[in-house]
Amino acid sequence: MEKPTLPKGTRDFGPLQMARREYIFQTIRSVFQLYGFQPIETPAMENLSTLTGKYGEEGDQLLFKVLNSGDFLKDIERISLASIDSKNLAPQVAEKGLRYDLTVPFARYVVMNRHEITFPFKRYQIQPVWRADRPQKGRYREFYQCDADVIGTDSLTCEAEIILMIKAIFRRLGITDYSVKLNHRGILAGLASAMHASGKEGSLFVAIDKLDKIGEVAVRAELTERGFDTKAIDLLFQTLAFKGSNQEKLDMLNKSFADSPGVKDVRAVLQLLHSYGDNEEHVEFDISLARGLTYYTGCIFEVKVHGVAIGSVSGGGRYDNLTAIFDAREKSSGVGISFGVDRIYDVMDALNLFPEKTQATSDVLTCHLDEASSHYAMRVAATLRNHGISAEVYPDQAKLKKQLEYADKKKTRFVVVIGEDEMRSGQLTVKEMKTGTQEKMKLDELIRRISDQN
RNA sequence: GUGAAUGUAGCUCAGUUGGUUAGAGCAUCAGAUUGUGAUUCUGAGGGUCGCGGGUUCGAGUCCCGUCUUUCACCCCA
Repeated sequence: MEKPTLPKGTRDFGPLQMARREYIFQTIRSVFQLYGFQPIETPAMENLSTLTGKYGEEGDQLLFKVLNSGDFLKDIERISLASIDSKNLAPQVAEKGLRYDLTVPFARYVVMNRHEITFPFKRYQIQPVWRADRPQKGRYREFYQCDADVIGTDSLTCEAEIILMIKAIFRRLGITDYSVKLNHRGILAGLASAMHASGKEGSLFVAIDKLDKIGEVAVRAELTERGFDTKAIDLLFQTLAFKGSNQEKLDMLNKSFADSPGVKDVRAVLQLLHSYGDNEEHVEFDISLARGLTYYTGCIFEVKVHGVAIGSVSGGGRYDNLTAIFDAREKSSGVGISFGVDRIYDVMDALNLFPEKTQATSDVLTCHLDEASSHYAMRVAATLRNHGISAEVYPDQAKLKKQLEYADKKKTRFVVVIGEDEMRSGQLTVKEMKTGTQEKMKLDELIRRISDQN
């Protein structure tokens, strides 16, 4: 028999990892709820027609397609099979695909359920997504996203609240050294038009986005190769090279490009932050932030944790036309943020930020020495459970040594040893595993002590 | 999708120019200790050297293919 393996880029999660993942999920979920977002879920599979064309050419290639059920070649002319290539065959044999993100299914959901939705609609969604990417560090083929989106309002308070949520989540997770990068597609568009590059925004944005990774020289080379003239490139770097506070950058842009809507929006978002009693700590207006996803139209965000070599752990932005793709009459503006749990996990692991208590376990193991005491142990465990204390009975007749080893490995807090003496006197032998101290006490006393600590 | 590296016990890794029966630490199991874990001592089990083919008298070692993982590109959480 061959050893079983996992599909490339997928992973199992053991109890320790799950405890830590749950900790992240809970933290994010509680903050989302604190800001009035409501949960929804959508299917793992969508119709391919829903997914294709929403993420750019590259994105389409990364979609996992699901082979049609039954005889999927039935309706294809056999003659054409000989000449057809896989690119043209795919849409004929696969009409479903695994979701690539949570935003597009959400837009689909909004269009399909608009009569039941109260706008502005604030939803959050925590589910896995799949991308047929080549895996590497911090990049998986199956990973969880935690999205919060507001749809049906173009108020910039949403942008401000998104930043507040990011800060709240990272504060609760204990991540302190990070920055929320903020930019606006309108500013990038203004830059593009100043460079006389309208129509070539795509390649321009992609090149700009790489600036902090490959450096100015390489970006210049790439832009030259893509047909931008030196004068335009100089103008670009003159703008990007500007160092200063968020305000100073905005003022600089104002002088160079007049008061564009993008600049106004960013200024307003930053001001709103102060209206909420918060500040611009961790928030960095970054003109070089571009982001690839094609559907963004307004503010865009990205979160980078410093000191860890991993991509962005969170990203999002405003999209004005996403629902219109599914229904032309539907023109609701939306804005959202997505947290990548798997990358946040990697970051926290690398920075050693997981609290010790995330290991889930039981409070008490009742150990027994023979048949009679095992029944007594069951009653003890049942009583403890009735008081909300998690308790286990060691299932087999085994040496005490073995039972204690089990408790040790599971990091059980207390062990109750039950033998003839304990049954006769009702004085249970209670051992605290961490300290190794042991004392005799009645069950009531044990319940009181643990309840006090919990 | 393009280019490169990697794979030896459950884990981390040794293994010389191709040469006898592939090793270590940790982990596991058993005993020392028939009512006491995490510390100590003794012993034991555990391998298709990723998989398939080739070269050779002989391959963990060299060659080809393939899969996995990792890295860079592309893109992204």
